[in-house]
Formats: sequence, structure tokens, C-alpha cells
Amino acid sequence: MQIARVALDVPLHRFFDYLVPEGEVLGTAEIGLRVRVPFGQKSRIGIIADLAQSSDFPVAQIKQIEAVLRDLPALPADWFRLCEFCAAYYQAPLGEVMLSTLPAGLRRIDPPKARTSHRLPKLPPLHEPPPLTAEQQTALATIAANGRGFTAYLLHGVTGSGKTEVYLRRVEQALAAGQQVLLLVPEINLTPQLEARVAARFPSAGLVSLHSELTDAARTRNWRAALDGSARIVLGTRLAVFTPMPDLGLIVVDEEHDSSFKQQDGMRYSARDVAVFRARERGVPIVLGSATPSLESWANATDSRTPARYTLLTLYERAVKNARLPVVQRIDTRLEKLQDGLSGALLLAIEKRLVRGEQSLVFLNRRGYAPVLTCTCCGWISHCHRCAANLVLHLADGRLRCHHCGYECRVPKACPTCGNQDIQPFGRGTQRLEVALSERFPQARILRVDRDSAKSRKQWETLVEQIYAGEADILVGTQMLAKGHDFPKLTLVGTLGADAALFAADWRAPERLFAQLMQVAGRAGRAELAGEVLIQTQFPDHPLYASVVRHDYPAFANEQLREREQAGFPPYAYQAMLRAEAPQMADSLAYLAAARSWPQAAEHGDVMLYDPVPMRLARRANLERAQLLAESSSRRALQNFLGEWRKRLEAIKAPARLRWHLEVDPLEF
DNA sequence: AGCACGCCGACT
DNA sequence: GTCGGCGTGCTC
Repeated sequence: MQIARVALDVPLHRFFDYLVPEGEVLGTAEIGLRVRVPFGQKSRIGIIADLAQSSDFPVAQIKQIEAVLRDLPALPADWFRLCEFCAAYYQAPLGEVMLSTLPAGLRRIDPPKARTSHRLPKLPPLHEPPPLTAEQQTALATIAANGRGFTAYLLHGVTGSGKTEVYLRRVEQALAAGQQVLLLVPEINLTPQLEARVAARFPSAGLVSLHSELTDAARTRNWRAALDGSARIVLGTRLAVFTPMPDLGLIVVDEEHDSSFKQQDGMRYSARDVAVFRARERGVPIVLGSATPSLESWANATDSRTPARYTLLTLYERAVKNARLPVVQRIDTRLEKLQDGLSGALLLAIEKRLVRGEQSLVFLNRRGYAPVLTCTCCGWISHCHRCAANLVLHLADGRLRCHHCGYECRVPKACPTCGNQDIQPFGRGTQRLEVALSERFPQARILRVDRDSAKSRKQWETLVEQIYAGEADILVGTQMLAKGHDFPKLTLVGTLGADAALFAADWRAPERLFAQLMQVAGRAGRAELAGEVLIQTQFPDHPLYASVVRHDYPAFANEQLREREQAGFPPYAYQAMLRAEAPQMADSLAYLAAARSWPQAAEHGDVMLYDPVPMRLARRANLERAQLLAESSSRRALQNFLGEWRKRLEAIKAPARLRWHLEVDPLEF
């Protein structure tokens, strides 16, 4: 009797035993093959995780495998270890982890017919790699000196310093050594750019991309090419970190600080952290690159009290000839009356750009016309009835929208409470800024770039092309515009409304603000034209802005780390967040209270459980949410605790409508 | 998670 | 008299 232990996509922390059919003899080479098995009333796709001669389950109840699928090579052992690590670390069911990392087509009973015609991507013309700067050479020499085994590098390079060129040179070496390369990037928006550049550089590497916008068929095809080795480079977003790659020899994580590496639903993993684990486990180097590294990575690379876990590589000069860092200035908005939120200095600077035929970018991280609509008479404010949030006024299409649950309605003509017709927008979003700028500069071509004006990929690409072609004079945009793209005519960046993050309750807000300001500042003046950045603020003396002005990430990061250490926050503490949501807050809190009551504090002295509290956005889409933080100074102690705790959490009786999840290393509070 | 089975309220 | 609400329990 041969038994196969099969991983299935169910939220249960165990495998399921099946009889191997007569005539099939499975050996270790078959571990990692997909199978079709009967499960409950119907059939499912699973993965053979192990083979055995006996089972703990009553033999009479063991069903037989329906089919062993051999259309795909067996998933490799290191891919199993990666999934096992994630399941254990993030407290997720192993079968769910394994199956959910497969493209959908490969976990369905009836796989879609694979298209036979391989559409080769159009390749831009080859061009010579640029010469390396001294800093780039030093970085590459350091990487070379450490050999091909595991080392984690933090490549800290200011915008325009040529981080990508360092990646590409190291990629070239890996390819020459017959290895595969995994290249992770934060967002879908940036992938085409980098994809074109990598494809042009390595035309015969069979580059494939993996991200959520691909069709299922394309994703399956690319994933398969990675597994069978025909693709030597995989370029993808966070989900690509799980791509099985038999010859993996190098991992690169670009913009490693970016929060889109964190999955925010299902298994809440950090693709950056998973990538580091994968590199260590595989014994290959990993390069984490950023102009503003996450404080976790910075601490790993610079903390002098413990042996550095990461090797720091720095690029502080701009690689493009003559290009200088933009001049950053603070504009004290307490000293003048703003005009539509814009200071005289910023308006003047925009005007200069108009005269010179250069572009300006006004950055405001708030979309819509105004964040709220108010009644001047009775004090009514536009409020979402499903969320603890305001409805945002979108004047462009005359609607009120909730940015949290998607609810929307027509803008009322009068106050719903008192009938007063004088209802006014309060505050400012990108739409309102666009209107104000077009009144002030009627001759200027103004382009607004936010999630409303760039809903689809196509719209986004059109906007980018327009900007690139110089068909816009003033850009108004949210963080969508802050990332990645270099617009050669853009020489001025003005930022509005940054102050809110200085005093936000979320203690990670300053880290995000600094990164965002550095990133948006990097948009100004990359080519031969010098850039200017104007930060409007009521707190010009705040040390965060002082660091931005000096382009001094290390000073900012070291100060933040000092504060974090004093407060006992990550990276000097390890955390996990238990969240519950239910129609009634009382039920959510009751669940967390039950979770809190176990264990007695004495049993797990190394782990501290805080009190359950309502979440900051306490109600979303008619669900009332609460959270409970677990914290420890030891990652191991926290992990040991979480394993036991999770079992208890599953046993707690709760109303059927209540949902809960556990998030390890939460980023948002 | 699905999907069964199972026992109490308003409809053809 | 039935359709269907969601509580409970199981899936090799």
C-alpha cells in the first residue's frame, strides 16, 4: 500500500492521505507533481508533498488519487522549503500557501488550453552599456569579492545614481554562470520600463514577467518557462517571489522599501523578507536596492552593536554626466495667505517654468476635489453610512465617493439635514488644485494624474506618453507620479499637505513621508536641467524636512532608529497583529478579549499582549473592526508563541459573521 | 473555505 | 404543507 500525502487548497493545517492507484509507482522524483483527487463531494487539484507506506487515517476511508498530472515538471525541493517557511512564519495553512502561489490555470481541474504560438516581445534596439562610475565599480567589486554564496546587500543609492546598472552587471555575471535571476519590482506601473531595458540588454535570456495584470494563460506560460528553465530572467511583482526556478543564482529587490511588497490580504507576507529567506536558503546573493531603504534593512546593514546582517553598498553620486541633485527649499506657509493652497513662491516658480517651456509638478497626495462636503448652516458633513469615514467630493463627475468601501452617490443640491442650499467643499484634493491652476494659468496645459484620471493601464500609459512628449506644462498628481518615471523637461516639484504625516498616530508615517518626498524630489531635473523642489510647510524647522533639504537619508534614518529603539518599536521589537471584524464592535472586541485571556502572562513571559482596541478606521463596509497587538523583543519567542496561539484562536467560539486574521510583521496600525 | 445536514419561520 | 434561514461539522 502506497500513500501519497497531498497538499490541498483548504484552510487546514494538514495534508490529506490518498492511495496511489494500482499501476502507478511513485518515488521521490514524483514528489512535487500535481494530482487530481476526490475531496468531499468533488475533485480538486493538489500537490504530492510526501510519500509513505502507511497512514494515521483509517485505511477504509482513504480515497484513491484520480490522476497523477505530468504536464508540469515536479516542483523542486527548495520551492517546498520556501512554502514551508512562509506557512510557519506567517501562520498560514501550508496547502493554501502552495496552491495559491500557482497560477490559477494550474490549480483548476480543467486547465485552459495553452496557446501554442509563443508571442515574442518586441525588442528595442541594443545599446552599449554605459561606463561605470567609481562607486558602481566599488559596489560590484564588493559583490564579486563575496562570491556566489548567500550574502544580502543593501544597495543605497540616490535617485539617478545608477542602481539599475549595478543590478544589470551582476545579472550579466549570473547569466554567464548559467544561473537564473529573479528580479522583483514594486508596482505594475514600473514593470514595462524596466522590462524593456532588461530585455534590450539580455535579448537571449528568455525574459518573462509575472504580475497580476497578465492574463491567466500568459501567467501560466511564463511561470512554466521559469520552472522548466527556458526563462533565465523572471521580472515580477511580489507574487513572483514564489516562482519555482531550478537554477536560481541571484535575487534583486528594487525599491525594497516600497509598501507594495507587502501583501495586504490572504497570507500577509512581505515579498522582500520572503526573498531574503529564499536567498539564504538557496545559498545565493540578494541585492536590495533603494534610495530610501526601509528602516529594517538600514538597521540590518548599519547596526554596529551586532554583526551586520547586510552588506551596505552606497552610490552617492549621480551617474548621469553633469546632473546634480535638485535644490530643495522649504516654504513657510505661516508667513503668507495662500492662494488656493499655493504659496506665492511656488506660483512664481511655476510661472518661470512656463516661460522657459519646462514642466512643473504639483504633488498632493489626496485625490478628489475636496475631502469632505459641509453645510455652512447646520454643520452637516458628507459621511459614509457604511464606514467611519467621510465621503470625498468628486466634482468632475458630480459625485460623492467613499474611498474605503466604494460607495458613491450624486452630490446633493441642498443639505440633507436642514435643506440649506449653501453646502461647501472643505479642504483640497488634486481635482480642486487642477481647477485652481487652470484659472491662474489659463494658457498652461495641465494634466492631472491620479487613480481617477489613470484608472486603467492604458490611460496611465497615455498620460505618461503625453508628459514625456512635452504635451503638458503643469502636472498635478498623487503618489502615482512620484515613482520611477523620469520626465526630461520636469524641473520643478512643489509639494502640498505633507505636514499631516509629521504628527500622525502611525509611527511609521515619517518614514513613508521621507521616502515619498525624496522620491518625488527625484523627479526634478534628472537630465541636464537643474531641478528645484519647494516643500510647503507650517513646520519648516522640523528635522525631517532638514534631512530632505540636505538629501541626507542616513541622518534621518539614524535619528528615526534612535527614536524607535527608545520607544521599543520595530526593528527593535517583533510584532504580530490579530484583527477581528464583525457587524457589531462588541463581537469583535469579545473575540479579541477571548484571545487575550489566553495564555496567562506568566506562561509566555517573553511576549506581551496589548489590550484589544477598535481600529483607526473602526467601521468599513458595515463591518466593525478591532485589533490586538502581540509584541516581543525576540523573534523566536514571538514565533513560538504564535504557533500555539493560532491553535487557540481557531478554537474560540465566535459568531458566524465574525472574521479574524493574524498578521506577522504588520506595517500599518 | 466549501458543502453537506438539520431544525424553525413566512409563502405558493 | 414546503422553501430557505444560517448553526454545526467534516473533508484523507
